[in-house]
Amino acid sequence: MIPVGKVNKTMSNVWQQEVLAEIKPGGRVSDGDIVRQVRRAVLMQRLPPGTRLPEVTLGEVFGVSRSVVRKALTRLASEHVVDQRPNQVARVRAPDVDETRETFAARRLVEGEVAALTAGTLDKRILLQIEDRSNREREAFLANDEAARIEHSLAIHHLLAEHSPNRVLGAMLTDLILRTSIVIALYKRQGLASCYLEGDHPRLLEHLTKGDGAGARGDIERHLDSLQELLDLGPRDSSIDLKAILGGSA
Amino acid sequence: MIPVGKVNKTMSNVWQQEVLAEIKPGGRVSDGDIVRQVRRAVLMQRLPPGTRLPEVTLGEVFGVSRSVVRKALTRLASEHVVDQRPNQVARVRAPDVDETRETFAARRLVEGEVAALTAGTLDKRILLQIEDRSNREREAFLANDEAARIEHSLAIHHLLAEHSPNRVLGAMLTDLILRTSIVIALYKRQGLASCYLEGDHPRLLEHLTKGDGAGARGDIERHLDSLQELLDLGPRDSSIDLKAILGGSA
DNA sequence: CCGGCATTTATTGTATCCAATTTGACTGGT
DNA sequence: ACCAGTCAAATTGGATACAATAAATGCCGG
Repeated sequence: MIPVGKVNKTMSNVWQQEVLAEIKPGGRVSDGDIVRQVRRAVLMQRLPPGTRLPEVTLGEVFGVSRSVVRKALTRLASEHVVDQRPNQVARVRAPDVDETRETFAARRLVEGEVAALTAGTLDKRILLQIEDRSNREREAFLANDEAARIEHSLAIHHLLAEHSPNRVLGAMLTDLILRTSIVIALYKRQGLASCYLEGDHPRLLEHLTKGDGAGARGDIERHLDSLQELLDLGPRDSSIDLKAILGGSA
Repeated sequence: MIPVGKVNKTMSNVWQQEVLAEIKPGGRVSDGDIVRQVRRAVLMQRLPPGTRLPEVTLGEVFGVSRSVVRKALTRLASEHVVDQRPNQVARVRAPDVDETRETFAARRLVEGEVAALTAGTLDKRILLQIEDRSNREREAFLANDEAARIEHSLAIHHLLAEHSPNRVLGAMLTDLILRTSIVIALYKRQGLASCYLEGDHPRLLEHLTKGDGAGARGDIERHLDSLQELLDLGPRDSSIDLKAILGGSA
């Protein structure tokens, strides 16, 4: 029997493994630091979905009191990284498959538009940064350095979001990149070494450089479609699933 | 001379005018209540952009301590309703014209997609609610009841967001509706009695009912374009403006 | 009259205390 | 074994006190 419904990591042991590097040499830790660290840890799957995040524990880890932690948790909740329910411990959020599909659809729409808008507007410096990341992504893939590969891939999309002429859409894209990254980590097919899609990013870069908005949009949409197909999102409709299971035993 | 740069309302007098109706008969006030009240007050322009929102003052108004207010302000900041900077009083946010255009463009994209996705999926109950709001919107317009008109108009778009099959896009739309409402209040052309666009909502309703996604998307896009044209967003490029002004005196 | 400087006030940042709630474990009965 | 009820521990919710910072005021010399 596989306990799939209830996730209930004990946590404490995880903390001791320095999941959250509280390196903060100079000044003291602010709520923003906690937000960044937790976000990163969730992204890197060092804090799996469902993980309990008690305020006191976080406070001890970062050497601050609950006040600061509480603000950080509120912000993380608004970023959809943690789930904060009244009178309950905050937990790392675990989006279900439906939300995963919807998140991908949203990102396809937004990032496609951003790419189309951005094409031809980036100055050389940014384009070089993207090219650099793209190269290093490929190298990391060949070297089997998954963490580095993810980091470079994320950086590319992040650059797009950051330099979108429409900053409102850019901010929305930043949020969506984070959320898709989380669900990719969650639902990546077992035994799949990596989610590297050869050539996608270089192709995008070319269209961005040439100012081909429609082409860039297409690149993004195909890229995200391919990415989503690497996930194991189970059956189309969860309600049918439920019916089938209950129907047998009734 | 018009002092357009610095906004610095004194506030205190405004509070006394019961800007925020702290009617809360039964239970005590939660941070969510404060969020709703402030959001509404901003929307209704009872709290103009730039208004200072000191934590203690809000606490007194709502009869709670700063802890609760703080959480509310953090949430309002994440909704882009207030501006929260370190060691400074929170203020009602005042988006500039550029952000206004970008917000409209973002909403056009997102709400268009939501309308297209939603068309044909709404059950009769929801469609009737939309029809009802549409009728009452028109009545309120004829009766010159601006507050009611806005309320009904908002409700229509809100229903769309709430019942979007894609809940991620729906939530994003909710945010964008709020933000556009704020900037509409801010930049509405002087001497314009209302932003009522006859026939737009009934037409949308028809396409939603018939399941014409492309039609619904078009309705939304045209509706938002018309709305934006009712605003006074000044010249296209602010940097050119600056140059012209400085050039004369140099 | 004005501009800089010190002081005072207003306001936020953080820690801590106590109450309220939830969670989990233990016990006793069936 | 199993279930319910009860109690203890863990945890959040809210208020308050104090420190740190920014804003406002007033003073004084030019």
